[in-house]
Amino acid sequence: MQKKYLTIYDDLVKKIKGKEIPVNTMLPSENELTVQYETSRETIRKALNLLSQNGYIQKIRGKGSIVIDVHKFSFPVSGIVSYKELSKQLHLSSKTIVQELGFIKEDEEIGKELDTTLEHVWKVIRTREISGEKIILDKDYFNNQQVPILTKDICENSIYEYIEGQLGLTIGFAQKEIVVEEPTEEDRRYLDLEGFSNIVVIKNHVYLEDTSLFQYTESRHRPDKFRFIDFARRIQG
Amino acid sequence: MQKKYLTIYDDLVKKIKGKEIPVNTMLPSENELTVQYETSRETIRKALNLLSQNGYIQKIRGKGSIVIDVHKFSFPVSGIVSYKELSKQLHLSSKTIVQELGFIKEDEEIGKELDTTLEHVWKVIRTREISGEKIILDKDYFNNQQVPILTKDICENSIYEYIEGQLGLTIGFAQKEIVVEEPTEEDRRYLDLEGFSNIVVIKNHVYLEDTSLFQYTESRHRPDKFRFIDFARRIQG
DNA sequence: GAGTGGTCTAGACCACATC
DNA sequence: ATGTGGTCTAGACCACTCT
Repeated sequence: MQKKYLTIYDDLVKKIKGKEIPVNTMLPSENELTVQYETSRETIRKALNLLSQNGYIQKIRGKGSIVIDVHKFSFPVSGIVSYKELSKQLHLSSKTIVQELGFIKEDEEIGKELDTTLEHVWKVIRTREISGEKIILDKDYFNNQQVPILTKDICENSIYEYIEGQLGLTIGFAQKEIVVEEPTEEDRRYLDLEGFSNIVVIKNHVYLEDTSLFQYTESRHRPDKFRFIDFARRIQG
Repeated sequence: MQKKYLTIYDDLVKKIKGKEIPVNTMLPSENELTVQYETSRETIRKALNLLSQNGYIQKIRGKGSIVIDVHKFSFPVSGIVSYKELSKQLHLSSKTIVQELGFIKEDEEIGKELDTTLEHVWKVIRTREISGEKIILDKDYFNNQQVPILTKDICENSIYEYIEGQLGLTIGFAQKEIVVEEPTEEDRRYLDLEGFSNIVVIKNHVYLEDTSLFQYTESRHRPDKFRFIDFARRIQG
């Protein structure tokens, strides 16, 4: 049995995306929805809060909930966190080339950040090619206790689906940092940098549900193809 | 009377920041907190969900809520939306210089995006100087129906505090976009760009509670001083 | 005054972790 | 078996908007 508030959320998203409930119109009131879905008001409110957090509606006290259209903008690298979402976005018409796959050498700093008790840390370097140009350099580091096996084949498809699907690991939270750096020798070797003198770096720390650091990722983008969109709600109260 | 779940949230944040509840320790259980704060469990859960969303704790089913330390990293330009937060961050040891203040000319595109029925749209250009260098160029556009008066003095201090405090407007949500562009003539005139050939642009659309677009802001940063941090939780379920 | 969303309660059952 | 967080209920009162 699916969670009730999620089925209601999914149903409303479907109706909004299918224009059954058009942008700039009001949703039925919370009391009306409790009747339609035969549930309690708090459950309806959980569904509506999800819609609000994800940018589908704006709730207005005393009036109702209005459908907004922030979603008409695409979300290339948004405030994600599901691996499935991430992989969907990264694989939009892009070709992946595995450049390196193995364990890190002992002198690399990242080994200290990931769990210190382990002997080996996976290191994967991949380039993303979009319409014939190598635009993105992805460097992934995994704890090999949680990810025992990693093949070139897995890396060419989706590491994320493998981790969530095959390994069944659950992500707790992630912290992302965006900075601009000068290209390294490695960037110049693996990317079609042309004349660009800067590179946009997205550093991502991924933690498991038990709060242990599980993965560190650097996604290095050519600046002309980089775009980040973020949707934020006002602080509660 | 302050909302109960907010006072509980504030109290727990204070205790976490004051190390009274140290990082990597468990919070009291939800049932215990209902006794401590003399309230219902759902109210406690609202407070804990806020803590979780803001990166203070990680909830683990069957075990409890653990205090995490994502907040040890500073949040220079995070996924905020309160004007007070924004202004606090922007004014950290920075000097503000108002370069231009007036109404836009008719040919500027932004006039179409903001409400079309109005005759005038405020345009403010300011530079932020940090340790003697002009690093950030802020271009703000306001609807003059909601912001009738704007002086150089207000702009030099905090426009945001003026809007929330004096005008009493309530922000609904915001959409932020980050891209990298080549510097314009304006950038070169107002900023200490030295040799940099790229500029990081944060485009911000701010909407009021009634979903009308109220402000558009471009914050143009020299790439070497730019840093963006984002904290994200996993999708519910 | 009627209708809306925001907060709060007291209780219930469930899934999961631990011992 | 006990304790934890996750979901759900049925009802209450409040602040706000609109007519």
